[in-house]
Amino acid sequence: MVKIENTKRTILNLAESLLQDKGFNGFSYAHISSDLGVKNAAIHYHYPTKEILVCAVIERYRDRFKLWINNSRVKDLAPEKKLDWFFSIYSDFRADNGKVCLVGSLEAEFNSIPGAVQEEVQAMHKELLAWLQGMLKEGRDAGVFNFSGEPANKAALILSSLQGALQMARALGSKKFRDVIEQHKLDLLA
Amino acid sequence: MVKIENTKRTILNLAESLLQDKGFNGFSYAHISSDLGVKNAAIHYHYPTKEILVCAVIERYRDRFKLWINNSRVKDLAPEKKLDWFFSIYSDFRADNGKVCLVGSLEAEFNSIPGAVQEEVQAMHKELLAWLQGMLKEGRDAGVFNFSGEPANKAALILSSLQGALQMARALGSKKFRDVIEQHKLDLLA
DNA sequence: TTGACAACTTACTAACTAGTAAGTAAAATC
DNA sequence: GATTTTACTTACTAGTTAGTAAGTTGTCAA
Repeated sequence: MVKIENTKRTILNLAESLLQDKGFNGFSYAHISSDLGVKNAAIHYHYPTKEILVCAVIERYRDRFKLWINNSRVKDLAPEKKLDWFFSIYSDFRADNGKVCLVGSLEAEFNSIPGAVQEEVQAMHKELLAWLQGMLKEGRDAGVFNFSGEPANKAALILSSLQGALQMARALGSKKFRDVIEQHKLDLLA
Repeated sequence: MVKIENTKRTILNLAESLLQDKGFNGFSYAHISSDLGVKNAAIHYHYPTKEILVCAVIERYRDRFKLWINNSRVKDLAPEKKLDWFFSIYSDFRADNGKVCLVGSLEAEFNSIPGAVQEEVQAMHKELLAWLQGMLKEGRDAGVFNFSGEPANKAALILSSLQGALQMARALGSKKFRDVIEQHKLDLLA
């Protein structure tokens, strides 16, 4: 049966999209099932609880990110190009119906989501931060990036800003998002 | 009757607190009424709909912010101290049970909140940004702050980062938030 | 003293929520 | 060819949601 895997994957796609669009408390099994054209019990068959479903979404995203950063198409890039690649992830979210990042969406509602989801979000955020930190250090060592202080702190600043900028763009428009990206480049490459 | 105004104010306080804690879709009239020790219909008496209630919360916050920035205790501060004052707003949120800012909370759920609330959020975000931009320009003109590009863009970067950093701190702890503040100062005062 | 009004409570509704139990049809396995 | 398993559907539950209508009580003004 090919349809099984298609259905499971489509459920994850829809859940991911809804999370980035409406947030954890803003979407329901009914949204997914009507979009998919099945009954809500079918979603529960594949993912018994919302906690399990959202954890699966984040786990898939984490796997995807690990694959990306270990792929030579990203790994062998110059630091400057790595930065552009990372920014493009967020630009693509913005271009895709003004989505925000998973981490931002779930952390904004952190105190009203299940514990297992909180743990996944924590792990995901750490991984994003670790890669960004390594990239910034690599770039500064190579003389491409210019910033003071710890790469870890600069990474936290940039990541928090991208997260916030996607949210900001919802109220103030895409130009504000692009302005933030430009300012980061200006700060980093000065 | 003093109690009227007390009740109305307490409802706004609780709604504001719940918004910053659990988000728009994460709190209900039942939360407020049980905290206040009244029935949910009493909340509807003062604020007929959730849309009206949350708009009132934001309007009050906007008034408060306007009062602050026009008060000599803030207005007459040196740019460096104004920056510290602004950062302290966010540090205080973090210290208060890990709250996030209203703007961040509502923009993360932007596509699942009422239209009138969206408009209030937009107006509020513009006002925060405008003040921050003016302060940054003032500081650079006075030779205190150092940054390239437009003050508007640097303001967008800093504001988005503070918004994101409060969210980040929920998953990764308060130290990360402090690290971001430190990095902003390092970037700005270098 | 009466009447109006403010600030509620009681009691409800209709819609939606996550989640379940039991049944079904088709495909895969033995 | 019989049996098991997969991927569902039908039909439901218990809880929660925002919101309402009608009644109650205390305060105040005429």
